[in-house]
Amino acid sequence: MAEPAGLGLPFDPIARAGETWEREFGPASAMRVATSVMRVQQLLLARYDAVLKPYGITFARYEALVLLRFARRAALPLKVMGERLMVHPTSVTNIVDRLVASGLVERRPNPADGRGVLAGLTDEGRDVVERATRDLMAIDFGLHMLDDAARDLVYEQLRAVRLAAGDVAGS
Amino acid sequence: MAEPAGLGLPFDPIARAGETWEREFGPASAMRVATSVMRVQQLLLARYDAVLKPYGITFARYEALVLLRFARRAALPLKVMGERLMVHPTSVTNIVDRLVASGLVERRPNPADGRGVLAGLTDEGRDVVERATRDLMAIDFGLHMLDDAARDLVYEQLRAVRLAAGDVAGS
DNA sequence: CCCATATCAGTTCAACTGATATGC
DNA sequence: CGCATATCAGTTCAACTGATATGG
Repeated sequence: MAEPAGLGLPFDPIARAGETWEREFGPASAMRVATSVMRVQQLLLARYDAVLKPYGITFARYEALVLLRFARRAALPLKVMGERLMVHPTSVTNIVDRLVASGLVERRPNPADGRGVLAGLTDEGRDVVERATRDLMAIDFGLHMLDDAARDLVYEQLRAVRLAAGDVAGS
Repeated sequence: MAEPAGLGLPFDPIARAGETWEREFGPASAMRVATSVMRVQQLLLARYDAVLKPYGITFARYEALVLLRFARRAALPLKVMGERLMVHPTSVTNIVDRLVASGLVERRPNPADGRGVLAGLTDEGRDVVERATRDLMAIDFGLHMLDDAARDLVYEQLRAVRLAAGDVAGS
């Protein structure tokens, strides 16, 4: 799947829904943002998955690879990966399973905790992160239409949403 | 599932990743927005699904119900629903199947096209949309931390992303 | 006849629940 | 012992592909 269709609608469905919403239900500012976030996530994810397809990974797996790439020893306990990526423990196991099957990650015992398991980048894993990152940066993560000021502005507002929603404990 | 965990991380994982990204890969403004959109979508969707759970619907099904609620006869061809919601034809069939099973929607032949099928709101369907909408508006769609100006600003920037990504044909 | 609409069967993916083995 | 880490089995959900019935 490259583009999730949608090309060819002669009007903006969210703007249209917003107008009707105002008449029928009341203020539409929140609904417009909510719907926009859902749609933009869908559009961006489709683009990322298309870019990453040649490497045999999804965006979720790419995020896991980047996390490991940034870790001090290029390895992290699965527990920590789950916290940082905000995914369920069984989902971490699943994602790591697939990355191991692709040869991008290897499981190692955690020397600091006999219960734990470390996921570590393989050489091929590191290579894939670097190349996939170049490809994603080449398309500006699908955000070429926003200048730096607009990006920072959106980032800050979304950050406020994340903080209030519990993405981080303090402040 | 109420909250997708994440409570308790002593730092902001996206801000942290952004700093490392700048050192290792280069400009991080696009990556920060991309990651934020993914995370906020996840957080908001979890909240919405929790609010909608008592009604036995997901947010995807709620969106379909709203679309029908706004249609002139409270009914639309499945084809049109797929275009507006930007979902695959088989997904429309699936979503409508579930709404029919819950008694919120009914299938009718399309008088204007013998091939087509209309999905129409039932009385119970209309009732559920109204109540679910009240509940979602009561929590401000999880966006109470943004004032109206911030919401409109985010909406406009995300709109630029949608338009460039092909959410709408013209301009 | 070709094309459009919708469905069906089957796959992939990710999230979830509940139960379990192992080690702190 | 109770608790934490990770896995496994099985479910739900939504998106997809490819094939099919029916009608324009």
